[in-house]
Amino acid sequence: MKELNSTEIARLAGVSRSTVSRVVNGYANVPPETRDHVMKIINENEYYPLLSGQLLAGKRTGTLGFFWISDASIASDTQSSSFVVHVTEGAASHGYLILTSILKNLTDEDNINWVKRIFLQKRIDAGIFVGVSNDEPLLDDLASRGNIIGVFDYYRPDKNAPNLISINFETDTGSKVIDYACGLGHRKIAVINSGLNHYSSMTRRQSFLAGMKKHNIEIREKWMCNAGISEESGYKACKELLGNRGELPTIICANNDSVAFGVYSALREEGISIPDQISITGIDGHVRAKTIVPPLTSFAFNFKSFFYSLVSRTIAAIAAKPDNPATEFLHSELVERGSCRRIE
Amino acid sequence: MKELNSTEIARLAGVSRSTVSRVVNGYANVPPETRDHVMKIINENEYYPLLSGQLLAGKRTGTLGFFWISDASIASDTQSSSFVVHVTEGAASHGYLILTSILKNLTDEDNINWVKRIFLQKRIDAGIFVGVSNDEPLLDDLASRGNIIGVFDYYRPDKNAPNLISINFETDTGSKVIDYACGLGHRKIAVINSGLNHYSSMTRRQSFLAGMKKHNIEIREKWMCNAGISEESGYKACKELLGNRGELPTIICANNDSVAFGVYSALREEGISIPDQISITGIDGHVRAKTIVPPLTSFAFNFKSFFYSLVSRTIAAIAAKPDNPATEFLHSELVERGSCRRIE
DNA sequence: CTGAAAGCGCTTACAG
DNA sequence: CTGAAAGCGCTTACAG
Repeated sequence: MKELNSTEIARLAGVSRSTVSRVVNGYANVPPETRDHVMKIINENEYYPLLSGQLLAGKRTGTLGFFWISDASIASDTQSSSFVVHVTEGAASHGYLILTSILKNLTDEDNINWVKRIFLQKRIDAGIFVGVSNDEPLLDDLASRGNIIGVFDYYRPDKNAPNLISINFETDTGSKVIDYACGLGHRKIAVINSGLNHYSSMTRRQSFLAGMKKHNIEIREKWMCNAGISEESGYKACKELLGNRGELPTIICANNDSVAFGVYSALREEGISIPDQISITGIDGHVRAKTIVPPLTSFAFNFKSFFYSLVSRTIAAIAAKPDNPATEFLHSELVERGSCRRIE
Repeated sequence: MKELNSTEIARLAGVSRSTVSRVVNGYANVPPETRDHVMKIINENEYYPLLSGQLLAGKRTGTLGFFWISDASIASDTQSSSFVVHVTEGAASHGYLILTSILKNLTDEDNINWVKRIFLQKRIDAGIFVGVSNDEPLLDDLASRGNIIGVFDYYRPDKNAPNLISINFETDTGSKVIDYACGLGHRKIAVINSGLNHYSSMTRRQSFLAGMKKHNIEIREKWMCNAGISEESGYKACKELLGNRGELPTIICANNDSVAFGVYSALREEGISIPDQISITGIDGHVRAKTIVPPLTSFAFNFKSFFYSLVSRTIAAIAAKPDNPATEFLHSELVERGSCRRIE
């Protein structure tokens, strides 16, 4: 089979390669008959311009890098798995493809080089990052070199990188959770927060504390636990919380639903019933929250629409570099289910 | 900043572009001193050859397409979400990148064109497909044009496409499940199988029936249910099974764990206890199987190692096209947990 | 061991 | 409206 390139299409259509290119790219200055004729040849032969030629001539890749940072196994968590789906589908709705990398962190030399290579080889027009801590020199470096960066959960207004676009969680979810718990009459409140240095973890910790102060809740060392963001970490933190029992809280507020699921397992093992003995709240709106028993009351975010927004804004920035950094805050919505009871 | 290309590196290093290229590609015919010197310049400047130039000169992309076909929302299913992780990590271990597409099917014209475009633009060296039915003209078409295709759950020896590489489930899982159920003394067996035309669904249906015949189990129309592969479909199928009750089976054998989870929800709603009133078996070895209550007894597959194998074999085929089609069968392993009881 | 040169397939000013 | 030509950044025979 003869190699199919623009020269061949030009020959078959009886025009020049320039004209083929104009038709392929949908430029206006081609008369309809010519366009239709060339288009017919193109379709008949299933001709697609080779990406390499287009790139070298200055076109964009139409590809976004998706960098998924997690030190744990993300294969098993639905919540973070869904992110790749949202990003991929969001990008596809703009005709963009996604080039995925999974990395333990952005600080090991190998990982840094892996990411840099992808940008510097010009494999992608922009990069989307998920799972970063709030201090990532690599992101600042990439952004300062003019790369377009979209980040989930990263807030560094001090860096003033105009082409670093982000979405962030609202910063007051923790205090909303405490409001809710107090509204149900709870005063013995335990919090399992993430000890990670994600922006959301940091703000949520402060917000939990602020909420407790506001309601004059006693803050007990032992009831302020640190976990990660995974189910296992929630399980472990809760087991520790229950270790040589002592007085028990009436409610445990988890920093996310996965952690709450871990709390469920730990409580079940200890024979503590939910919500009769201990109530539980989560944050996220995980798909499993409604099928677990009892269904988990949670402050839910609409991740899908926010990833779509992040992707859209990132793609928009490719065409027209923004001149100031932009972020957007996700707002949560309380979904009450069966994991919390009122204390009289 | 001056554009950084091989000409610039050559100038800085005082050699020709040819030599720069030789160093970049690690060719042997460069004396160590020259190599080290050029390498130093390359590293200092963080030079990476532009992909476009390399491609046009005939290099491969180092990228695999990952085509994830699902008509349901895959964002919510851990099992299939984990596939993208296995494929991405497996590819990365060979230095390959993954370009992800999520498609409802491989038959709509838009989807066909989307996939074809990716191959024909030469964005990828090979494609990995997951979630296909066992009759996909597009796959056969792509393979016949010389593209390297790796497929999960596809078995068409009749097509004899040498560059179509696959992994498949063992074909006797259904009968193993029935052996197990009968071993526990069950005779009233319901099966919820997938009605999809995936190769695994088809073989599993036959295998369930074969197992039941072997043990002389009465096959009741109402107890042979069709679902999909999702939790919701399992829930629905089980609800139907229980509709205007009649006699109940003592065990329900689900075609996968997600479907089994749906069965859990349906039984819980109907106030039927597991395993006291009805036992349940699953297939897959889903991560949630061990935390759900009661933990689900399942025939587990090691998906990770098999995806790694599929990816490895696909990548190997890029370098040296195989001369006959290759498949590999996954074998399951029974993991007994708490969802089945012995019938005396 | 090394450089000059051809060539990969496009797009896009440029000239007409 | 359209074609001839330059140019994008690499790699790789080829010649020495």
